[in-house]
Amino acid sequence: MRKKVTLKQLAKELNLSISTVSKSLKNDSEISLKTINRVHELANFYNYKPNALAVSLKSNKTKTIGVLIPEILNHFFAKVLFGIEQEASKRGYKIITCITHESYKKEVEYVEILNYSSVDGFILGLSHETQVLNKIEHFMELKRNQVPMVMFDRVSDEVDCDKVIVDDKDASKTAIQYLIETGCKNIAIISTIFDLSVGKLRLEGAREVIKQYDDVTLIELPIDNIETEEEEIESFLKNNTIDAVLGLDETAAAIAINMSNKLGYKIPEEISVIGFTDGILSKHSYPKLSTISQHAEDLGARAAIMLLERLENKSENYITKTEVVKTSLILRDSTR
Amino acid sequence: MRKKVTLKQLAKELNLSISTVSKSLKNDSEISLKTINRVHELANFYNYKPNALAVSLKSNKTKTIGVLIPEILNHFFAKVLFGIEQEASKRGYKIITCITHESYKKEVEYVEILNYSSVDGFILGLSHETQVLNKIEHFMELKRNQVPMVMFDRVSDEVDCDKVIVDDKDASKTAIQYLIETGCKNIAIISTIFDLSVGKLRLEGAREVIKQYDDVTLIELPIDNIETEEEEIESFLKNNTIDAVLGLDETAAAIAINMSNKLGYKIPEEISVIGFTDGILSKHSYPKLSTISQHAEDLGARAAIMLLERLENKSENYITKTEVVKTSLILRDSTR
DNA sequence: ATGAAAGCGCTAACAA
DNA sequence: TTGTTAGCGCTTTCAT
Repeated sequence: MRKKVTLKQLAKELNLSISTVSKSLKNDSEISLKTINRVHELANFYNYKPNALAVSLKSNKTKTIGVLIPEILNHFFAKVLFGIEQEASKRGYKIITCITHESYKKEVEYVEILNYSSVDGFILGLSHETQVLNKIEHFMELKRNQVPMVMFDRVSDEVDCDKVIVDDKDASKTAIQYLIETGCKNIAIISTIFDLSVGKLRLEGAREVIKQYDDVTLIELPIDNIETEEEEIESFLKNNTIDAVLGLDETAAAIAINMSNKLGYKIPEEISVIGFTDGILSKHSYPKLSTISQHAEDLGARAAIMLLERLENKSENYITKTEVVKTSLILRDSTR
Repeated sequence: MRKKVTLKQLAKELNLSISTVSKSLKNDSEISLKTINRVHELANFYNYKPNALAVSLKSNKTKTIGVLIPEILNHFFAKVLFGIEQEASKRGYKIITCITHESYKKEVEYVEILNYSSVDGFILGLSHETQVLNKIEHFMELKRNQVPMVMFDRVSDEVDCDKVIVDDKDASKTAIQYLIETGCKNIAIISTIFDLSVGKLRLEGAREVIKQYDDVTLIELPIDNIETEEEEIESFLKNNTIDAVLGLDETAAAIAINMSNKLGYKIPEEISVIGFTDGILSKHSYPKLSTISQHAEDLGARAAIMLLERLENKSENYITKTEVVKTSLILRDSTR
């Protein structure tokens, strides 16, 4: 690799000391205007850029944040990542992206690697496995080292840190409420994530609403194996009389629509369907899926803002906060 | 942030010199076993990890690669990113992810920021805008600085660097051929990317095959405005007698299916549909979409391998190479 | 107005 | 076998 220009070289060529050059580039008032101009001129000529590594080493800041994402092929997380990236780059930060692929082990590894000075802080959603095992020692360690961190969506109550979450319980309440108001009485709730914090909350919300209605029933269909999801949903739809489906993730809802089509059930006349995550599947299903939007991009952006604010105003006794992103029910064609 | 343990502190506590400690940690043969053990013990006790920044500054290697992705909400790119990340992390590299959002300006910015020592090399797909404007000076600059880089999918012929591409022309030939063999005579080709290298190649391939058949026609529908894509495709389907659609991106194909459903055209009996990118939409459309898989994850992995090999065996006169990833036609339910 | 020097944390050639 | 020293590129304090 061709050597990059350094202060040293500029100094030599200008017959100045390194420190004078450094100050000149910052337009330090103690340097004469003439010198400042000379320095800038040569620096421009060589297209000088300070070595980021050296600056970081010196300042103990990297202007980089570590992002731990459970899964990139999931549209929700992709959108969050997008939101984070947008906001971070707007403020001059880079992001190092690590995909934990829902694995506890990878998560621990990444935290360790990044924590050694590659990164000023973390934004992360817990991996599925971490949440199920509830092993959070690696985050406690970050906490002890006072590394700024923001958890989003998949959070742990046991780690006291900044968080951005979605009002999941409210969201499913709204959805169920809507289904009931439009005349549905036998509602199925399908999920691959009943064991995640967010899944539990959504289920809770649904149950709470149903309890208020004597004539409405809730049937729960947990999917353990993604591989057979489609078959399970198909046979479920065939063997149960239901008039509504709430899918706790986008895929479950999309499959419900497709299988209804396959079985000849009319949507939304015979079965209403609502999903979570306003992703690409919702927009391109037929009929178009009514869905709970978690405003993933916004969520990501807010997580980034939260972290950056913290990074830029370091205080000793920081008090942790949790922001809640309001969801909205987007009505399209899969509901009455 | 709590101070991290440094060699200096270990040295002090052990009454050794910094260099002895450094060597001990590397199990250098010139250090006595006894000392080595003492050092390791204390290092473990403090959970010592070398400061990555300092190591990088010294070694001029960051073990980090910069990835420029045009668009993260596109499933193809998400999969490529996933492939890159997997492979990189397997080999102990981190990735800094930059989403150019199809913008030339952002692309230039990112290249500049990353090039100043944050990154050992680049993996990138050109942004839409860059490809249309054909402004590649920023990459020529990298090239001049001999920064290792691998372009994938959206590449520029004018930059001499490693590349991983897809056999786009062949892919659409295969698709068209299949449609013809299954009896289709009036084939529509729909695309939002006719102005991209890959789009052009796919179109070319289609035309070449069609030319061989007197009784088969090709109708081209370019979509300029994503916003109105659905309406355009719907009215196109209504106003043209066609019996097959090749969508050059996944969305176009998915929309074609949905609009056919809407208009009451039977798939695949009346209209066959083939898409590109074996993404989430293809698996969850109804009927399921037959599609060209570009093996995006594999593509990403190969790009990563290519870059890492180059990074780890630096040679003076490196000869650039281009790998082609073979596509495959995955037949599902939208074709006869 | 300019420069010398120390130091961020680490490595490695050289000395002892 | 262990230690001294210089240096990666930069910032900053303290001379001059």
